Amino acid sequence: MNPSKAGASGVRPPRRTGPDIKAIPFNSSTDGVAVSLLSDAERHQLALIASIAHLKPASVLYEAGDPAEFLYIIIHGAVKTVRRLAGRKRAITAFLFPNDLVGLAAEGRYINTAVALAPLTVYRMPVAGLERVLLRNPELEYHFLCKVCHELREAQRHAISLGRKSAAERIAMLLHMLEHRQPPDMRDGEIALAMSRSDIADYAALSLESVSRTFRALQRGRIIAVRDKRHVRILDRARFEQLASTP
Amino acid sequence: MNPSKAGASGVRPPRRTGPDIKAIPFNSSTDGVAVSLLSDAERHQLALIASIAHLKPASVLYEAGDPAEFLYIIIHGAVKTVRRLAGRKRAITAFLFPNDLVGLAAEGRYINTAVALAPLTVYRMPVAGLERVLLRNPELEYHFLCKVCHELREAQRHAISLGRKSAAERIAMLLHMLEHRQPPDMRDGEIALAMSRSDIADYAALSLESVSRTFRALQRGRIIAVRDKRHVRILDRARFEQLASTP
DNA sequence: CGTACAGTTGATGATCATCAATCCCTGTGG
DNA sequence: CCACAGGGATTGATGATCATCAACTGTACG
Repeated sequence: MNPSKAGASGVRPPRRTGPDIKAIPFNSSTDGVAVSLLSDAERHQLALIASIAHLKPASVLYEAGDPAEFLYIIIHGAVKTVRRLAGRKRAITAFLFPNDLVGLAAEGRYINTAVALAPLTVYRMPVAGLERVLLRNPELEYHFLCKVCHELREAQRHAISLGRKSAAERIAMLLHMLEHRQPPDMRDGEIALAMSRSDIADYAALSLESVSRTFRALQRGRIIAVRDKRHVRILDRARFEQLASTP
Repeated sequence: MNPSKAGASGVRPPRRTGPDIKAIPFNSSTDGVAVSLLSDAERHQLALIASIAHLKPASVLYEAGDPAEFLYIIIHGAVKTVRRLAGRKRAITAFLFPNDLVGLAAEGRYINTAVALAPLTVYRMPVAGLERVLLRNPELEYHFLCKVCHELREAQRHAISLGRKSAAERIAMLLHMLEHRQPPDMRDGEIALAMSRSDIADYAALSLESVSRTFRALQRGRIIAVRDKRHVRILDRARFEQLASTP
């Protein structure tokens, strides 16, 4: 029970945002939009043990090494999961968005630190209760399984990106992911960046300076336009997609 | 029951190799040894739909893009999962060992190609039947969930390795993983490499040449001894662990 | 109006990829 | 038995990419 600064206010289910996917085992759509949305019945089950918490940007959901007492589902906002490396280096293993699962543990402890990137609303579920609920609701558990599979694929994509792609390609892939995962408050086709350049560097395994230079290079190539440090627009869709293409 | 080419020789459970872990939600041990081993009852449930297949080294379990009809659990042997990248480059997303799950799909299709590295024995489960079984056996499903969580953490570790570690550290981390995951037929503390240098290169996101040079450098530093291309021994445990340390 | 922090830009160097030549091992056929 | 072919692996030389160090700019905030 890590109260932190965010008050866990009552139990109120989030609004329904889309249809379920059930038929295809361990499946998920590529962009994660329609993944792991819960049925009303499933939400009701979770509501029995979950509370809703609101957190301010930069607040910490949990710290690496803490006993893993809660699992979170993002309702609104964005989260980064950070790991400290040797010599004050940091790695961001994932950016997470609405409907994503946060707080997977190993040996009862969190393996990284989760930090809110924006005003955040989450379901907060004690793991002990969650295990009981899952074991009584195989379909709900199946949704969790699908969700974790999706995060696994995302992590593999990330690994390929870091290992085999150039700086420009990594940045393009990140922008591509953000474009597809962030809720459409990007009017006019603009991509809103919830994170700092430094966070981008830690995610893409680049130096801060390289991120900066890469953004500039993409601008000079007329591939993107950077209106403001937090707002990017795609100018040359074809070349952008080619850079961001996963294969 | 899908006989297929590999003789589905009746339903015969693999020998028990360790105790289950149940109490800790979404948990797994670090080295994966005691992860996702099934109880007799659970194995019995899986046996209703699974067949056992034997495959020769270098044979293909499935190809990327194929409809995902089966999920596999490795009983004996090792598997690599390969993805083709642009320009005849390849990436190996994972090496998988006994008790690992192979064949997670996206949108009903496999996203990479799975190839046997050694004589291989697998459980082979049609996904349609598997979904039914899982929905009726929440505890079994929970084991699958834990297993996928473990693979997720492994993928994240891999991503950090590729993004932030030197060639020597990547190789050391791979050797470290092999040492902990491969069954103890490495007598005398030797690590048996089931894969070629080329596979190591594709896993570590290095060139073939860099892998070679890195092995040599580790030898010259008296950190490892390479008896044969497939057998390595740790000479300086302290420095080895330091290189391989995850942080 | 300065202090602080995030970001940009430039110069230099380390790491690793690439190209190319050679070696080693295994199997094959004379 | 030997020679040879072919793939895997090694070694060396050169170059590209990106990290690092350092200086500087902008912007928010006291």
